[in-house]
Formats: sequence, C-alpha cells, structure tokens
Amino acid sequence: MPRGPYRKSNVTREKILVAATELFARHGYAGTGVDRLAEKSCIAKTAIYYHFGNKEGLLAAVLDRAASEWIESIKQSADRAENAEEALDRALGGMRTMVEKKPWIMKLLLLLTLEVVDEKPEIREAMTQIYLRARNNIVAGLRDALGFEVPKAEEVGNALLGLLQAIVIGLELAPRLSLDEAFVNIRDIIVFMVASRVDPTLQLSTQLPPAMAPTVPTRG
Amino acid sequence: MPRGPYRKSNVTREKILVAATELFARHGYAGTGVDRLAEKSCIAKTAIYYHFGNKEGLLAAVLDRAASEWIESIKQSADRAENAEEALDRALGGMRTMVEKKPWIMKLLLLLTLEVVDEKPEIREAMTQIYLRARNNIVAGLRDALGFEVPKAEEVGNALLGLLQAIVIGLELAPRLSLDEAFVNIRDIIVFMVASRVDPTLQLSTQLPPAMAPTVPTRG
DNA sequence: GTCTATACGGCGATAGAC
DNA sequence: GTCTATCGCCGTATAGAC
Repeated sequence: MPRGPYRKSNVTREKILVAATELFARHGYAGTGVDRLAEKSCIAKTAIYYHFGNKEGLLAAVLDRAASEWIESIKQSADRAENAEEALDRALGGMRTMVEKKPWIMKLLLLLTLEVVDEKPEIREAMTQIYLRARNNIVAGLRDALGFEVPKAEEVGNALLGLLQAIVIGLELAPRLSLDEAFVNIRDIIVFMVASRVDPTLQLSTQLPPAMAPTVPTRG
Repeated sequence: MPRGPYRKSNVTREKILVAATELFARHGYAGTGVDRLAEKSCIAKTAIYYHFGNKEGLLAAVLDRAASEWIESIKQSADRAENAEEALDRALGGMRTMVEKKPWIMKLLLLLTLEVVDEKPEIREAMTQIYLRARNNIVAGLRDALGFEVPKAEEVGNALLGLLQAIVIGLELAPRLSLDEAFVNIRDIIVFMVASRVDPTLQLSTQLPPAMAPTVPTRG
C-alpha cells in the first residue's frame, strides 16, 4: 500500500535493495563490501544494518525481491493467451524481455546459487523454493494452455529453465549472442518435448538419423 | 632461472592448484582467501606468491588446468566410436562421468564466468576460448560421427553445453537430482536437434499439439 | 624454494550523538 | 532513522632469513 511522501524509511530501504541487487549480481556476494553498497545507495553504512540486521539479512531480502520480480513479471506476460501456441510464445517473450531488460536478476540468482548455497542453509532453502516456484509456474502454464496434464512436465520445466540459464551465462561470455536464434531453438526444443510426451508414439528420439547415405549436402 | 641443482617444486605447485580448484569452486574467487588456500595446501602463504605472482595469476593457472582436464577427459571418452549413436552415447557418458566424479570442475567454470568475467579482461578471454574449445569439440564430434557437416551445429553445441550447465546448477539445489533422467532428456533433445537440421522436412517443431488432437507425423 | 614476520588497507559490525 | 567515529579482524602482498 503506497502512502504519501511521509514514509521515508521505505525509500531508503528500496534504494539499498536496488543497489545491492546490482552489485551482488555484478561482483558476487563475497565480492561486494558493505562500504560499496552504502556508497552506491548514497546512504550511510549503518542504515544497512538498521534495515537488514547484517549482510546476510540484506542478501535474503535481495533474493526474495529479485525472485518475485522475475517470476511475477513472466507470469504476467504469459497471462491471457487463447491457445497453446500463443501461451508458449507469450511465456518465452516474457522470459526474453527479462533477459534483455533486467539481465542482472537472473544472473544474481545463478551466481548466488553457485556461490553461497553450499554454506548457508537458509539461502539454499530460499533458492530451492524459488526454483520450484518458477518450475511449477511452467508446469501450470502447460496445463492451462493445453487443457490437460502433460506427462513428466517437470522435465520440460527443467529444460526450459536450464536453457534460459544457458542464455544468461552465454551473454556473459559473448554479449553479441543472438537472442533471436537462441529463443527459436528453445521454442523448438520445448515443442518437441511436449509433443513427444503427449504422443509417445513419436519415437523419433530413440535414433539418430542413419544418415550419411542419401542426402547430405553441407551446402549448395 | 634456477640457480642450483634444485628447481621449482612442481609438487608444491600442484598441491596449490588442487586446493585452489576446490576452494574457488566451493566459495568463489572473492570468497577464498590466500590464507585458506595455504592452509588447505599445507604450505606457507608466500609459496603461492612465489609460484603464481599474485592471486589472479593463480586463478589463471587454475582455470587453464581445469578446462584442459574437463575437455580432454570428455574428448577421450568420445573417441573410438563406430557409429553416430555410439559416439553420442560415449560423449554423453564422458560428460556424465565428469559431472559425477569431478563436479567441482564445471562448477568452477560456471562460477568464475558469473563472478569475475565482468571485470578481468584476461579471464574473460580465457573463459571464451574454453567455451569455444568445448563447443568446437562437439561440432567436430558430430561431423566425425555422422560423416558430414550438420547445419548450424554450433546451436546444437550451445544447447548441449547449456543443458549440462543446468545439471550442474541443479545439483547445487537438489543433490538428489536424477542424472539418469536428465541425460536421457539431453540425449533426446540432441537427437531431435540433429535430426531436424539434417532433415528439414521434419517440421514437427513449428506446432504445438493442438490440444489433444492428432499429432504430427514423425517419419514416413 | 620455502619459511617467519610484518605492513596496511578494507572488511563486517557496533556505540552513541542528534 | 540516519549520521560520525571507531573497533578488531582478515584480506593481499612484500622483505628478508635460511
């Protein structure tokens, strides 16, 4: 419930969260000092401890906020689709928008998973819930779009999230990476996975093309 | 230049590299102090500076060693296959062995990509070369296995590496993750991608099953 | 080649004024 | 609620003994 200009504390809190999200995503948790967070937020260092207790408390708040923003934004994009095709494209479009417009959110989630999940049980639990929440949304999206339950839909969710992670990581190494190409490939893969689960007679997946024989122009 | 009959101890160097690989993979680069590296290696802190100059020099050496071990190990597994099917299974088997037996190697590569690539150009360049080296091996493996060039094989390589990354990240959150299931899915996806590139008439990928209705023919 | 000893800046965190 | 001032520890890195 947004109130008038009197609530100064939430403004400061928000400034800290915005700065922390960016710096944690850029330099990692251990690589970001509280001094730099205060400088970036244009507030005194102690305000951070006042609002969040300690650095780990700040981390938990950042994580929660980032996950919600990411998941809700994608869920909103996927709403109001009229058929399965459109639902998938809307969901992928929402993911692409997030990757393009706010790439640091997913980078943050990935980086924290690799960096701190091993040693902080609370953060591990939070990250696991975030992952399951995202995957459950995908599974539910598939069910709503198709009107029935896709067998082993969690595997489709795992693959989709995994390929999305791969894009984020790929962008770190090659910022020129073609998102068009990447998302077309993801779409093809997801459609294939759904199709082969809905219709198990689709046995394409058990064999590589015997190939070599008849047709095979590399080009021309 | 070594002055007497004694040279730099490769034993000490190796001990440091082994410890650093594990600790960097577990706690990240910024999260690993030189003190802990020395303690874990059972050597004096200054020996690290003697052998590697500074912490970043150690990082470069760790990176190089980890990448070589990972890529060469997988390449070796994929050798000596008699057909495309077997080549793919051998390659996937090699990747799975690495994920199971030395999971910290891939975790290290992923973590460093997200954590330090942004601010250290030399490390970025090294990481990019490692990625391209791995992908080129996949492209070459496809060519050797099938006997011809698969169109857009780099995209297959990207997807394969991406799904592998996803497994490593998934293991962080859920150590009980089923590798059997995951690798079967990867195999299916790779076969689909290769098949649809070799035989573009396989147009399955353009449509979702229209909600229960009859499905797409796969092969005649 | 490897050690002990040390410099010194940055780290997370706290006390107390206003 | 936010600030200034400060603590004690750990970080990277260096000098010099053996």
